[in-house]
Amino acid sequence: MSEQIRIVVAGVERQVDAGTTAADLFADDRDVIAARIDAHLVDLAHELADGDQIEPVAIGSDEGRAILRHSTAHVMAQAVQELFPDAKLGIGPPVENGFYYDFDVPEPFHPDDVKQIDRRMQRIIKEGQAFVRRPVTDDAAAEELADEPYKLELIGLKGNAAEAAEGASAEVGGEELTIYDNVRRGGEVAWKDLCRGPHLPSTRHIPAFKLMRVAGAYWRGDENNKQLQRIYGTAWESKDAQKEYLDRLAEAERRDHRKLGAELDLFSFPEEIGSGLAVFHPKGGVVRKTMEDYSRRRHEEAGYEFVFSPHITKSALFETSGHLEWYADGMFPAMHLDAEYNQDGTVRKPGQDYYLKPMNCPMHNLIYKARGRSYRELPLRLFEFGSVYRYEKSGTVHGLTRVRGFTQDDSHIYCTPDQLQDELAGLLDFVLGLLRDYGLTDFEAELSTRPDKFVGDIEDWNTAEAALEEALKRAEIPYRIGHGEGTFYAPKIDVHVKDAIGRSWQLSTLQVDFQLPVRFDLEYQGADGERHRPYMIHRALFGSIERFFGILTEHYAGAFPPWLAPVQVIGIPITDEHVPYLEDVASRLRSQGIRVEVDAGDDRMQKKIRTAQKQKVPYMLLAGDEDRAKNAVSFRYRDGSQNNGVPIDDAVFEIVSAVEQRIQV
RNA sequence: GCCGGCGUGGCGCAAUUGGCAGCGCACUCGACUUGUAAUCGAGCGGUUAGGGGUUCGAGUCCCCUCGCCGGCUCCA
Repeated sequence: MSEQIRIVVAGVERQVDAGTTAADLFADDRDVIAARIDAHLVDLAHELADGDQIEPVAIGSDEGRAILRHSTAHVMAQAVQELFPDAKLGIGPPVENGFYYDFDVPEPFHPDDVKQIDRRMQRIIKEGQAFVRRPVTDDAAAEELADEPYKLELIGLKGNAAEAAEGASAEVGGEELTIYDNVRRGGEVAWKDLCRGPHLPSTRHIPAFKLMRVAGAYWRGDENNKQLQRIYGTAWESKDAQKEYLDRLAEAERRDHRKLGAELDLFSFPEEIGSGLAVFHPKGGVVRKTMEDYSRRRHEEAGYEFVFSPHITKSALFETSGHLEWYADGMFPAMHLDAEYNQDGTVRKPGQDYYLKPMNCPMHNLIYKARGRSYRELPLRLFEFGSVYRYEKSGTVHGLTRVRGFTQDDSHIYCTPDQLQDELAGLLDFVLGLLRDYGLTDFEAELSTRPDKFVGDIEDWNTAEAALEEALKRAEIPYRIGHGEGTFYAPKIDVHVKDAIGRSWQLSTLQVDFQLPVRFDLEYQGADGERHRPYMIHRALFGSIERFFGILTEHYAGAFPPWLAPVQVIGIPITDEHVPYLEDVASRLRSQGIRVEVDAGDDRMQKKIRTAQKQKVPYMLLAGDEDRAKNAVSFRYRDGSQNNGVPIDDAVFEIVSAVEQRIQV
């Protein structure tokens, strides 16, 4: 009789033969591809020990998917090295929705190479190669991997995997070094890689994968290092799950604001103007103006005072603020004006440097400083739609979400230390309320606290961080704390918003700044007659109007709620004869402030409906003889549903109230 | 900024090994007058992103610039 061990399987105590593997336990469930023993994930081939607590890991679970994706990355790397023997391995971790592997290759991959790699992967998967774990000593690993310089570097960094590179823990993160051999049916080792594991039992267990794209990526994420070639892929527990993911990507593409911007004639980026500089067309202009008007109204109600400042300033202002010291790289270069030179080239008059402003706060500080301030005036809330210019690196501009010229809904609030707490809480409340009015309702906040390298008084930091956290508690939204993630001069709250298809966007920011009030020597006179330094809160709600516009466009997939829609109502006559009737309806709507058009063109009615549908107009009002006889119109909504023979009064009421209440239809 | 892929009427695309730049939509004009997603006909529109080169001949091959796309790095 063989020796027995006691183990707990999924909470049930069992007695099994020594030498039993996890695979033996879960043999009848093909979904199980690994096991968890205590907190550790192990291969199914792992031999169990007395006292182990074992849980199965299903391929469709988060952990299972990560294992699947990591194993698929190995298969890809094997395919690459078979096809490109000179390729050296970087790292190949699982990531959200997929995996990647980095390679150092003499020639970068061409998209066509990817197809070839894909085919080779199919072959490896069909072969059913087993992933076999093999512990090695550092020295043995170094010898085996002598041809893999990047792996050697990682071995040298073992134990500091986190510092080695994001993703590197997948290679060397374990307590001991291990190599995984890919073993063919006949026992021949087809390929091997330094890896912590665990892995699928065999390549056969990869149900669905797809290589997505190739890209350059710096070794260990440092732009001073060599750039490797990264191939991204995705892998899923089933063909259906993969299809669902690919459909999701297609849906995101369909909503892409850059595409919708052209289709709906909202905005464009004329080459003649320059990269990252947008123009808003009339349709986009209406949407933007409506967004801004509503924001202005709400700011007025909330006690903000409106200010205006120029787009350009002498350099001294940004020397005072410190921006030239810290962020000169991100600013458009100086315009050197008014210099005069003698014939021999020597300077007669030195001139001045002017800069486009990358931020509004210095200007607002000058407004604050324009005269002495009393504590009675505080909190002083200055608001401006301020246009700023930042020289974003050429590779980073992206549609409306990352541009070089944009307008911030920027506000700076000056308050006494006593007022800080209430001001922050009220502010957060205001911000979230306004975002909800634009149709965004799913929030998560992040509180970023003092970094290692900071300026100012530690007491101030503590006060501000506590006040920010208290504001979050009062707002009752979920938040997490980013320890040490604040900027060097201020702790902050960032509000992240989830859009209609679940993507998270960082929008609003609240910062408590102790640095600028000092740099600008801001003061107010207190009730005690003494001079005091105010706190300063930076706050942007949309962040950038352009970016917010892009996000809203994607959130609504271009089908803006009626209050924001560029054209809210379009009249479609059954025949030409009904145009005057619809014009009358239209002027009634127009008198109520509704943006309405009548399509009097010589297209057929069906064509006009198609056109309006593609333009995502919320309300189509059709009218023919039947409607006219009843003093009515017929609705067609964006979803294709209809409501026929509605009396004009009722129709006007329906539309006007939807706009007033800012509801989506 | 870095790596790779691209750039053909307003938009979406086609053009064999280098050999007459085409199609659909949009737009204009005309005919038609129809009850819920494309009526028919005619017409206008391109120095193939810009510049240079190779060639008898370049949308196609080479170089530079600009721009776009996907990543990386960055994002006060």
